[in-house]
Amino acid sequence: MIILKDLSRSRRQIIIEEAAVLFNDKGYSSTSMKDIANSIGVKAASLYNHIESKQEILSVLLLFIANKFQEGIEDIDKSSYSFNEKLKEIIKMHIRVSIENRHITALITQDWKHLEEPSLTEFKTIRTNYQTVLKKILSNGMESGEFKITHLDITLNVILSSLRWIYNTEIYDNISNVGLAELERTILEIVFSGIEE
Amino acid sequence: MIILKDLSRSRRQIIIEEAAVLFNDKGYSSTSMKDIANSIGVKAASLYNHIESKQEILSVLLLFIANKFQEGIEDIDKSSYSFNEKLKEIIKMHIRVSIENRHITALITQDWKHLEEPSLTEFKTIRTNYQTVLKKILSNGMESGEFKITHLDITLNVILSSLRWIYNTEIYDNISNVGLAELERTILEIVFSGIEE
DNA sequence: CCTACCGATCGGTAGG
DNA sequence: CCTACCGATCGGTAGG
Repeated sequence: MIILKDLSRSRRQIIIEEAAVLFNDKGYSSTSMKDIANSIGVKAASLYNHIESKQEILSVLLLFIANKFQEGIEDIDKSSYSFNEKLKEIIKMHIRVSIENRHITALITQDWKHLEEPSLTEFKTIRTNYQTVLKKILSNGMESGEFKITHLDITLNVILSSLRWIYNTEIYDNISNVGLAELERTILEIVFSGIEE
Repeated sequence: MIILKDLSRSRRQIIIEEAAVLFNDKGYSSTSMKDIANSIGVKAASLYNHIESKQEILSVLLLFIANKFQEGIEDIDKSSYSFNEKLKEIIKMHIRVSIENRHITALITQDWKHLEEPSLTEFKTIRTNYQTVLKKILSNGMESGEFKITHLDITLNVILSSLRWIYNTEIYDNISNVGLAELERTILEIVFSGIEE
């Protein structure tokens, strides 16, 4: 019973997930409530029986994915891995979560700007938190001699940015035949030892 | 005479450059013609004496920056550098053009989706071209033993993506004290030899 | 879940 | 460069 119920998405869930796909395609502002309604075969006014507003949909999506990343990094940070191993695990987690939630993760790059308060502050707090944990690991690993880093902020941004393409719909199709393990291995190789022979 | 004229931006240029800043802030769809007009102190209807449409502004901006990158990479590709040196020069050029045209470059990540035909096809053609040239250099450098690359497409995407943060307004302020030469050196170090000691 | 409808705002035009 | 105005579309509500 419970299993069956968990397997079937609620009307609300369907709306929110369809919205994520559309936001991903055209952006939050260019997606109308009518677009969302059309994609699930109802009239726009009917959506409001399940959600409060367009803004609520955006907020639910972005806080969900932000918390997902945050929980992932905290679990790894709590472990007894070396800094080197922690970074490896974080990158692998980041890749996995990105791929499993492609359409939602993509909203992190731009559509978060359309969040209104108090969700905007909440989202930014979680994001800052994530970067602070990662920065601390890089910094500690530098001091322990595991990493060679000349500029912490630049390195942080290069690493995070280098992962910000996996969930891209256009690109994903080109590499979807690669497999998760191989994708992880290839990216880790570049980040850890570069491409120069 | 000519010098003075070149130094003063035309009304049209002012509109287009102000629009780039606003598009960068809120996205193309959320920026109204009224927003653009307000930012330069006129009424929205007055803009149409200088530009054809909102869409024309977007098209001018994106084709300008796409051509800038394209010319940059072609000049380097024509040179007699090694593949290793070519890649270094391309990354440096990419960083320089990104920073010199911050607000316009940022549009490349998302707002190009709002281009209409025929500009959309033109933009995508130039972008594909750029990636093809870079991919060829990576491929040749791999065969010549200059690069160690296991997946061409993944490597291409990781490198390009790792540069896609420099023009970000939020981040830029944090690293604006670093200086261009040092920024280039740090990023090249990561891409070429990674962060592992 | 629908029809009917709301005020607000959109990009853009006419005409001076 | 402005005022005045256009039809279309927006997110959302009322009421059944």
